[in-house]
Amino acid sequence: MIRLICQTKLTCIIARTSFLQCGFSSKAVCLTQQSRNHFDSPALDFDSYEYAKILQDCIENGEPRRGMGLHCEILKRGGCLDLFANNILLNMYVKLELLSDAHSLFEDMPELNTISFVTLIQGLLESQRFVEGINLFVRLHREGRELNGFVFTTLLKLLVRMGCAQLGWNLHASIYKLGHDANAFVATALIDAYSICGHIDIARHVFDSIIFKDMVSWTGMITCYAENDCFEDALELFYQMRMVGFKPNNFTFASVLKACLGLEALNTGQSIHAFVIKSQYEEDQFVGLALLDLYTKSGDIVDACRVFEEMPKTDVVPWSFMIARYAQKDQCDEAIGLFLQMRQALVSPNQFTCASVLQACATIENLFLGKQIHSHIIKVCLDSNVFVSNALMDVYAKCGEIDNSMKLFVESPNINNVTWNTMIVGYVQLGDGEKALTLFSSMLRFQVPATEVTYSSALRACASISALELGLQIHSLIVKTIYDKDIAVANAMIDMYSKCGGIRDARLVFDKLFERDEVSWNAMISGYSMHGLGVEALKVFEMMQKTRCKPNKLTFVGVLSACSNAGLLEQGQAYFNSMTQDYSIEPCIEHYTCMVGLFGRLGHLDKAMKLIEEIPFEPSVMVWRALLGACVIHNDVELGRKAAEQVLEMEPQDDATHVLLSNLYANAKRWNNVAFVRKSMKKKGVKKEPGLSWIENQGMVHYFSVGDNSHSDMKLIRGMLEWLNIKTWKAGYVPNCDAVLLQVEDDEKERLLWLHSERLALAFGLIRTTSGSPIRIIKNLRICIDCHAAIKSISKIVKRDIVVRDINRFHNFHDGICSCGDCW
DNA sequence: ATAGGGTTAG
Repeated sequence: MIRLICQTKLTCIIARTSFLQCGFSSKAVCLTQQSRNHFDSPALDFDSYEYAKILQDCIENGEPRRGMGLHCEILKRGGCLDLFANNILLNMYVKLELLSDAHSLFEDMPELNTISFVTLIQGLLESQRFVEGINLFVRLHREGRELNGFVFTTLLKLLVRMGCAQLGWNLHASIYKLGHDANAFVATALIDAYSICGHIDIARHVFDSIIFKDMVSWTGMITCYAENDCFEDALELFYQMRMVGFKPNNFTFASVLKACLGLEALNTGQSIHAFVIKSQYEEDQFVGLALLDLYTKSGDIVDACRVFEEMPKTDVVPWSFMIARYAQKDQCDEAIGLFLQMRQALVSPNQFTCASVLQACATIENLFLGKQIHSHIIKVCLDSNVFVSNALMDVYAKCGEIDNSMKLFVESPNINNVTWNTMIVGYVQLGDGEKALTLFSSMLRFQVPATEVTYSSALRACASISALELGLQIHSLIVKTIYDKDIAVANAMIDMYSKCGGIRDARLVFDKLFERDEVSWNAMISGYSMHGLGVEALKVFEMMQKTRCKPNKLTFVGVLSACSNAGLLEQGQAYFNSMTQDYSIEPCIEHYTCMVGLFGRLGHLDKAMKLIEEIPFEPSVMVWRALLGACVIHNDVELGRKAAEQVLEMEPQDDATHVLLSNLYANAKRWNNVAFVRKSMKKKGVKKEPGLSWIENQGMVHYFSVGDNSHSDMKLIRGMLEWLNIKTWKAGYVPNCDAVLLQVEDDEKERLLWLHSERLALAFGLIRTTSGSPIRIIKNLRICIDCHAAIKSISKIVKRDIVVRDINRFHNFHDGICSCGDCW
């Protein structure tokens, strides 16, 4: 250490020069101040170069305040810095992001050069003040300053950051003319601009013209290939780069790993991983994320977890990444667990973390955690983020609190088309097709761009309320968009047409499909099944087996229900066995339910009961309800009562079961039992869901309930019913008064039968539609047995096709016959 | 002597 026993000014200057050279600028300043006090001589002031050195030192040591203090002192002393020192000072302000200071210094500088301009442009670029940056370049150009490579690299970066990478093309000619294209820095910036525009070949041309390629330019070209899906080229170039002797860095590794992911080359990725470890980049965040991306997308969760464990986790990004991946892969418990771990590690979640963990909450319907996160979101003001608020709406919708979703939807400051979709999907899943369609039409009115999600959900809504006319309108909208070719939309369309009674149109859409996935096949099979067209359903299933699409659980639900709805016993049994033997699909409760229904409706109640006993797990209400339905058809009171007891033990409030049981007793004329069931319903507070039938006419839906007087056309409807009563009676139809479960006189029962909701809807349809056209009615419950008989007769009398969709399936009445074959 | 190039999650 040199101590301050300064005898002369000369020794002082020598000492501080040594300090400066060794990087101890603060000591040099200190020494100077002391000696200045001692000798009181201006000769001891720093010169411009020395000031520059000190400022540089301040920047490098991260001591901005000292640098600023020095600048103040220089100004106070009336000192003057030269261009070189001023440029360093300018750079200091830029690095400190003190743009206004940098700007005023720039304007005050007596002399400027290209370096001054480039430095300030760089500062403007970093603080997103792009237009000012461009203006400064224009000034530089106009003043005829030197256009060196630095100018072009900075300018190219500016354009890329502005999102105007394609303008880089305009600079290329000047760059070429001035010979800067051989410069690795300029060329790499050009490669990046071309990469963003997808001009891979030009980028490669630029790369090839670099005389001295460095590691960054190799990496830039590799990244260009990786970003533009030329994964093989990326790996090939990586290989060449190593041959030439360059060591990859973290950027290189990140891009090469992306290429491995693109090629689904897990093995290559693993060897790159080993290379990463050898090069000691395993703690780098970008490399780590690329590895996580590769492993999670390849389904290698063990290696993904290992990489994650090794990564430094002070930053929110790796946490968010893993939580998002878990949530996307429906591993919601893992996502939530990781979120809790992250909180324990005192890392605070950002908008991405919140959106992902909320997605997980929505999937597993964890409203409790969802609400906790909601309050956190409000606390940290993330609720204005559209991704976060969309995810929140989804949580409330999936957890059955759609009113809360609606509240958020109305109040959110930022919404987009995904927000609309979330709400529409929410209502569709809740079964409220009308609300979903109302939202859909508002969305169109507000000109919010619809997506495949919008269209498929709107079609699902139509399917749920059987709104064929609306469905047709939406179809014609879709034809005008690019979503015409979307498979999910087409599948929803197949479903819509079949659920709205247009099974032929469903088939038409199905036949026109360019490619079909499992969902398409399943939709077509269940469509035929609903219409009782079992043979057609099985034909489609046979077709499916000839394709690469593998039948899944749902396919067999469709196939077996088709057999059940069409009463195809042998085929049903064969497919049930084949499912386990040939496809290794374990039968689940839905499959058993179909089989019980199949045995049951054909009168093999013993076989149905035997199958139930063979179920290797606890049979659900669905199975027992199917058995009960069969017992009602075949008047097996004892077994029916047993089935009903099972259902009511699990779901004491189930109204449909009470009604079926009461029907069963009424068929057997056991009025005491009927009364008992009624009484117990009253005691338990069980209310029969009111029967409702509806019919669509000229875009309007008309609803009818039993004995409904409210419709404006009621006089005409009454007249029509009176006429039908006489006509059907003459045609041999005898009212089945057992279908009326009240203990009243038969005259009264007959009168009540003619007021059933499906008949009111039918009469309205006959009045308001052109003769000969088909009539479509939807009912929210099972069609009544007597209405079924009456409508068969009516279809012959009025020579009309009448389609009734009840809760289970379609009944297609034509010339006195129903497609269900009287078994449903 | 002072200015410049390439990546991240929903």
